[in-house]
This record gives sequence, C-alpha cells and structure tokens, in this order.
Amino acid sequence: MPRVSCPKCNKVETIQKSGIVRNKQRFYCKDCNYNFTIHHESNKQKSKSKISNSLQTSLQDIAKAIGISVSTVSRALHNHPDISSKTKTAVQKLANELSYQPNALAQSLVTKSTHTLGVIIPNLETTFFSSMLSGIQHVAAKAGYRVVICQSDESHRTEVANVQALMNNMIDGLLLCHTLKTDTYDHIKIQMKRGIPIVQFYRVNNEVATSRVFCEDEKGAELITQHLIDKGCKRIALLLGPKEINISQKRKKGYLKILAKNKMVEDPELIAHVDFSQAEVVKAVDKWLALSKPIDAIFSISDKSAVQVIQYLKKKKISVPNTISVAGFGNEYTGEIIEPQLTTFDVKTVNIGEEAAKILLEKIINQDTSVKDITVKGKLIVRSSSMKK
Amino acid sequence: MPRVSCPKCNKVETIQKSGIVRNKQRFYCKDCNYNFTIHHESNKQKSKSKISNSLQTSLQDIAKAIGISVSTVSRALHNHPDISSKTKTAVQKLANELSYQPNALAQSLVTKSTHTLGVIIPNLETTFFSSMLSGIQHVAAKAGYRVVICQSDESHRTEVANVQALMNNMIDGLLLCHTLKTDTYDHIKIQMKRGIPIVQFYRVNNEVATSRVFCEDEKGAELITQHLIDKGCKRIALLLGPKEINISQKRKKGYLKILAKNKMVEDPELIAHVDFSQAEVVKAVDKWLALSKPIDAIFSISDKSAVQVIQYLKKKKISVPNTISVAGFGNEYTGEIIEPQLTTFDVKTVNIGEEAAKILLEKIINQDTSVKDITVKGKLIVRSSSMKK
DNA sequence: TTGTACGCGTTATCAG
DNA sequence: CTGATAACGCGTACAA
Repeated sequence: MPRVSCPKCNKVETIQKSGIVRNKQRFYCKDCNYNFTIHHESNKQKSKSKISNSLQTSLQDIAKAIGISVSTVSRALHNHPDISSKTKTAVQKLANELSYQPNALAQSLVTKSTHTLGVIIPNLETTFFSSMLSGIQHVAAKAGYRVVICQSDESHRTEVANVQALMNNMIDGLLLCHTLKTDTYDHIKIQMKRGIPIVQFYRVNNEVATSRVFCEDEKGAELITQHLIDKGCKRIALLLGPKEINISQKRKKGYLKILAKNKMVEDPELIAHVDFSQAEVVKAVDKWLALSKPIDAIFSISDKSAVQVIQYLKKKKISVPNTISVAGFGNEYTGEIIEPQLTTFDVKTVNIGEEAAKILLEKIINQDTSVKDITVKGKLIVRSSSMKK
Repeated sequence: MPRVSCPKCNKVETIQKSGIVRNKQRFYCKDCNYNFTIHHESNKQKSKSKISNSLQTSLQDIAKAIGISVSTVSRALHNHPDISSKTKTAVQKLANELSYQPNALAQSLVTKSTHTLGVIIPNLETTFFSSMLSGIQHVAAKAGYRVVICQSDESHRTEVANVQALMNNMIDGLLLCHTLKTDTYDHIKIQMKRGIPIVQFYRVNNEVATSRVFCEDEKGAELITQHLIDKGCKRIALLLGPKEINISQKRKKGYLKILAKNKMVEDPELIAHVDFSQAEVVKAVDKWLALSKPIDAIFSISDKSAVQVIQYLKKKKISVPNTISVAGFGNEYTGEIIEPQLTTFDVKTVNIGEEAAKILLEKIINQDTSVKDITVKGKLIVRSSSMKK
C-alpha cells in the first residue's frame, strides 16, 4: 500500500482502506473519522495553474480574486436580487477591469438557448436575398436575437452541410430558403426531430411540414401576364427556372391561367426552363428569336434574367419594349437601373424576411409547433420595358 | 438517523456514519465494506429520466442502449483505431438510427475550437461586400472552416454588439470591415486580449494592431484621375465618403497627387464629403452644377454613388460623358448595367476576401500572431461614362 | 446573503 | 481494446 496521508491531519498510520467507490480506492482516517480518495493532482496545484491558463477571464478567476464562490459571481453579474449591493459592485468592478466576457458556449450548453437565429440563403449575387436578410435582422434585433447567415451558394451539398452545422445546437431556430438544385429534403426531415423550429421562406417545399412563407407567385404571374396582354402582346415567351421548383410551377400556372382567360393558346415552344445562368438565358432567347412566328414579349420569372434578356436584346439591336416587351419578377435594384427600366412584380422581399422571422420567433418563444403558411402580398410595378408605343 | 440502506446489499442494520465529505454525510456498510453518500435521486431514477429527456440523441443515450461506456462510443464515432470493428459498426449503426448529431457547443467547450470564422460587414445593399464574402467562403471551405456572417448595417452600435457576440467563443477568428461611422476602436482593443485573431479588411483602421488587407486606394485614385485628365477633363469634382475614414483620405491623396503632377490647382469647392446616401449625393451634385466655373467630370469613390450620379445627371438631361464624365471606384455589378456603362477601378473584391481569409486561417492554424499588411492589386476599367467624344 | 454540488454533452488522460 | 474520471465554464436547486 502506497504511503497515504490524511488530507486533514496528515497522519499516515491512522489510514485504512475503506472499500472502492467508482473504481477508485477509498481511504478512511480513523483519527479524523474522514473518508477520502486520492486525486492525481492536489487541489492546491490545480488552483494555481488555473488562473493564468487561458487568456479569457472566467467566473472562476473573478471568484478567486475576490475570495467568493463562482455562483455568487454569476449571480452578481446577472444582477440577482439576493446578492448584496456591496458584493455586486465589487464583482462588477473587477469583471470590468478584467474585461470579463461570458463564454457563450458554456452558457448555451446549460441554458439550451443561444438567442441566435440561423439563416440559410442560396446566394448574395444580387440584392434579392440580402434584402430579405434585412427584414429578418430587423425583426430579430427587436426581439433581442442575433442572426447568423450561411450562403449555400446554390449548392445542395453546401445547403445540407450548413443545415447540419447550424442545427448542432448553434441556433434556436432556422430560416431556410432552398437552392435551385435542392430536390431531396431528408436533411430537413432529420433535423425536424430535434425540436428546433424551422421556417422555409420564398423557395419552399411541401414535402416537409415546416411553416412556410410564400410570395404571391401565381397571382403575380397573372398580373404580369395580363398586363402584357393589355399592352397588346400576343405571343408572350415565358422564362422559367428549373422544372421541379415550386416557384416555376406556380408562376407558370398563373401565366397559363391568364392565357386561357384571354382565349390564347399555350405554345410549348414559348416556354423555357433555365438555371438562370447567362448562357442558358441567351440560348433560350436565341431559340425564340429564331421562331417563324415571332414573339413580342418575354416574361422572365427572375429579374436577374430579365435584365440579362434586355441587355442581350439591346446588343442585338432589338428594340425593347417596341419589338419585344420584357417583364421580370421580384423587383430587384438592377431593374431600376437598366434602360429601359424593368416592369416587374414586387414580391416585397423585406416583408418576406420580416414575416418569416416573426413566425420563427413566435415558435421559439411560445414553443409553438403548429404549421403556418403565410403569403406576403406583392405589387405590380409597371415601368418602361413593357410600354410599347 | 433516517433509515438508510446499503446500495449494494440493501441491508439497513449494517450501516454506520463515516464522517462528512464535502459537506455531505457519508455512510459505510460494514457488511459490504462500501462507502457511499445519499443522493437526492437514486441513480436508477436518473438514468431512466435521462434517456427521453431531450429530443437530441447524446453519446450517453447510445452508450446506455448498447451497454458500453461513453468514451467508447465517442471513439467509435471518431473511427479511433483502438476500437474493435465490431463495436464500431454497432455504434455507428445505432447512431444512424437515432440520427445522432454531436452537440457542437459541448465539443467546442472542450476542444476550444469551433472551426468557424466570423465575418462582420457593413451592409449587403449592393453586391460589393457580398462578393468579398464569396472570396472568404471559398477559401474557408477549402480549409474546412464554416463562415458566419453578421451585418452591422452601417451602425456602430451593431458592429460593437456583433463583435462581442461572435468573439464570445463562437468563432476561431474574425474578419472585420468597419462601418462608415466607426470612429472608436475600444471594442476591438478589448477583444484582442483574448487571443482570438482578427483581420481587418477593406475599411481598416490603424489604431488597432491587427493584420489588414487593403485595396489600392491611392493608386486606384491616381489611375482614375489621370485617365479623366487624359480624356480632356479640366475640372474634376471629387465625391468622397466621411472625412475620418481611411478610404476617403487615401483616395483623396491619390487624386491630389495627380492634380499636382498635371499642374492643376486644387479647388476645395470641387471636393465633397457624403455618407453615400442618395440625398447627400444629389445635394453635392447640385452644388457643383451651380458653380460659375462648370465642372466637366465627377469622380466618386463609390460605384454606388457614381451610379446615382449618372441617374441624376440623366434626369437633368445632362449628357454623360460629353458634358460631364463620371467615374466610380470599386467595380460593382450595377456599373455594367447603367447606361452609359461606368468607368471604374476594379478593387478585386473577391481577391480581397480571399486574402483576408487566407491570412486569418494562417493565424489560426499556425498560432501566428504577427501583424501583416497586404494590398490587393486592382485594375482600371475604362467604359463609356468617361469617353468624351 | 452566500456557498455546495451537480449537470449540460463532449473530449482527453489515465489505467487497466 | 475499453472504461472511469476529470475537465471545459456556466446556471441553479438546495442547503446553510
């Protein structure tokens, strides 16, 4: 038996083994009537090495410096009513001097709340999604929540990785706008079991039962189409995004509905699906320009592509709007800058962000697990790109 | 004495007190030679309530389900070579079934690393900063780091709050681009003591000794100014940002240097400071238009404002570039869309982001605390807004 | 009014 | 190959 001395009286001869607790030998000092186990380091050594270990001040550091317990420091810093004002001021003063900053990780580990919302958006190439962000941040800040943003870069893999990363206890709730390529939703389904609320916005999917915020996809497409017809357009080409995504489908539906209403026949040749890349847009337009029965309007369901269309037509010396009218969808900043200015449907991006954040916060704060669908009202914006003379 | 029974043999009569450990009464069972204390809940109850407590699967849950220890589970999941392939597969299978996701908070608390970079940018109103983000994300992703973004919204208070929030152990390093209004830097100085590396980019300050990434502010301004002079401009108005910020000062310096070089006199009336808001820009232009000695060029140190200038001049039926040439700085997307297209200095936003991220990662990975200044090379881009006929 | 003890979910260090 | 245990830094019943 190793030479063991009693931590209280330091005697050696009075020690006897007293069974094993949790695989550790317990000792008993007959003299002091004291049970103890041997630690690898003595407490004294520990407390020494602790202080200067990290560059970050901890509650421990403050507690030791003043000579009080950690919990008192914690409470003092939180302005707990039980703590005497004397200790409070002492603690707060020292905390300031040491520029104490709580370890958010440790806090969240205990409280199970980070006061942070996660947002995943496809891209920041245009100001389209970033203005949604503004709406989100505005609402979140009011409620005392932080916002962290991840860009999925229109890559499904990145979206999945971001969802995972954020949901691993970094955030209290997730706002999600899918990539154009997202076609499986298992990454969401898995996460939904964890009880962290999720809200899909703008580009949403029906497979997963989260709350959702839409814009007026169908209604907007109807208004745009009707407007073009009112301005005398007879052959309106439709530039859609990928077939699978909700947005393409709903806006196409609105377009077709209005064609039917005006007794115009649907021509499959006039409908193109693109990934919104410049190359595909140009290809689609070229195909239309080559048709024997010429088109007199192009309705793009994305402002970004509508701008590209205008630029391309201008390059080809085709008059917009007189030969071909152009309309977009979304109301992006660039639509105001291009010449002619772009007729479009304002989906109210800021409002979409606001609504999404509101719903999410409600879920978080009230532990509301209901599923809500909200549609944000938009507005037709007529500019010169569709005003044939 | 309350009725205490031995946890091992359940006998009561064999129990005797055996001193107090950490303020808790210890008991000793003579029969089993076993020391123990009374917990408020029995272990059995605890382990029961543990399992279904949270919606999130923990290592504990897996360990208990299989009947092995937490550490083994942890190692199995990390593919530690010590673990038998049998247990590995068992663990991994169960982990999958329970859709186990590690708690990133707890992980980081132990490892002191989040594998996350924080970025704070002033705004996302234009694509200027978001393209820097792309550069950052690209480099970060390659190194296996995540990126979280906070928008300071050009508000000093929000910047300070964001810095604090992120630095509280959420990130391994910070990339920072100040707001236009940031004029105190204590919030940075405090954080620098914590040993988390910080890199300032684009809008940087000299007061704080972090590494910095610049664009060619002075050189770019020189090139633009000289280009305007070469095109025949004699009275070049200069639209600057706030006086205090580095960028304004350095670009002004470049402008003045070229004036001097060309033996042109500096006219204080031709230099305006704005906050880049539409209102202030218009006001400045109006003032210039009212001068008795008319101007023939406007050099804005921000593309955003340059676009606003062009739009305003067009509205006033003033020909750009023939009456007044316009040049910007930055090379934003909108400069390609406006008509006439904007002459500008491409600061290579993507490269700035890449360089900043590279430096930061180097600091993190090699614990490099040196201070580096890097200037990213840019390029003059001549378009029609400055091509007088 | 303050301190003790415990737990949050991990990883790391020993000790078998 | 596996398990026990001690951190990580904090919040909080409970005890005193």
